[in-house]
Amino acid sequence: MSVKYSLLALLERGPAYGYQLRAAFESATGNTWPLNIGQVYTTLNRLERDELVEALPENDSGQRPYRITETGRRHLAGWFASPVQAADRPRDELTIKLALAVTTPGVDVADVIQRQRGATLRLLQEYTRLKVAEENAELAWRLVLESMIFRAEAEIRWLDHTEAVVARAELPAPFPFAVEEPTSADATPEHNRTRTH
Amino acid sequence: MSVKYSLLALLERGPAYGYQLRAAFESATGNTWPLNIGQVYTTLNRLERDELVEALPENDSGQRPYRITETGRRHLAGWFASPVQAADRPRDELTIKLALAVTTPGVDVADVIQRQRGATLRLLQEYTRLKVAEENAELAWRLVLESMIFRAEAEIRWLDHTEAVVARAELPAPFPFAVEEPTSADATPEHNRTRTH
DNA sequence: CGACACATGTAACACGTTACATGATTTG
DNA sequence: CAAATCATGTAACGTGTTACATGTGTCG
Repeated sequence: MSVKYSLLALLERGPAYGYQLRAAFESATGNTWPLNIGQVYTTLNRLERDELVEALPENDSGQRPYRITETGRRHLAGWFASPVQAADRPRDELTIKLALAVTTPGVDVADVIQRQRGATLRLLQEYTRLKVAEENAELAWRLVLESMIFRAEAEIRWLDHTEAVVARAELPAPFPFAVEEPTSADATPEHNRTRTH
Repeated sequence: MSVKYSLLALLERGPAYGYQLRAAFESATGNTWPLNIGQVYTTLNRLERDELVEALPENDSGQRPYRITETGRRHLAGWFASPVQAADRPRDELTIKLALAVTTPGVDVADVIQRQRGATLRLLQEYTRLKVAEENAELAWRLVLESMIFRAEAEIRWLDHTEAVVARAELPAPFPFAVEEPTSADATPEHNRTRTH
């Protein structure tokens, strides 16, 4: 759905052709999510079929620009007006991987967590570096970057939390009065930890 | 990829047939991500074609169980050993929506943010409620739930942050000495805010 | 008996990626 | 001129969803 509505949103600025739309999308998201040009054309075809956009006559340079229709404008407004729901979100690969890791024989969960934390930490450092470098970049791209930073931080917090939970779960419950860690106590950022493990 | 490797992981516990695999997957993820039964069968067919699983003879009850192969075991181990990279992650619909909202004419960004915060806040409350209710549930499902909580919290922090950034950006830069908010100063949880807007 | 859960499958379609084909224009 | 960029498209395939078809077993 993202690409479909993204193209509509970009066309709301004014008519544009496929190649321009890809450039505009990648510029707005700072190349975080490269957009395949083939997909742009097939999506534009579907949008035209559904009458959300209309093709304008091919111009002198052989470009085929599209214009958003009134119907398209309504669909786009609906997209902006309706929040992203839980059901809209794709399955999260990392969450599934760890959830299955704890019940798959022969898997060293601590090791899986450690590798992932390394990768995510490197990612977070790269994002942080970019944030400094791109302080005056487009607003849209800065928002995307900050979103990536918040997500990466949350992921590291979850990994740290999960590591503790799993370590505790592997001990065969010493006695019924389990030590309960206060909720979100481990939400404190503690990134600068290298973990030689 | 998630489904393919999830089925391999579940088969690593022992042979199972399609219907069982779906039940096991949904039980491990606490129905967070329902798994279409049709997809289970088509994925099993592809896995069999690629020799990552092998079909066992149909039993008396008309069930067709599958067993993971050595090749399948290697692929699965590779999945667990390699971290989820930035490039593996799908485009994030909410991030894209807000990034495009700020440059699409006629869009009230503050309104979009406010609606999304409402939806995510309700989600977070539901997850928190579940966390209390399911304290003794399967470890895998508890991990999934906590992952959802960490993500929802991060999303709300990002929405709050973005709201502030956008509000500031809409002012036509009063004078060059811009007031710089300290990084992550707004990372403080402030969920219990109803915002009549 | 009728409804429901169990169980396997197929068809059609949307969305996404990779790769290929083709041609015009620009630039070193 | 050669290579890169601009520009449009198609084919094949993987992944995911919805809907349909079909049959067995169980339970009220």
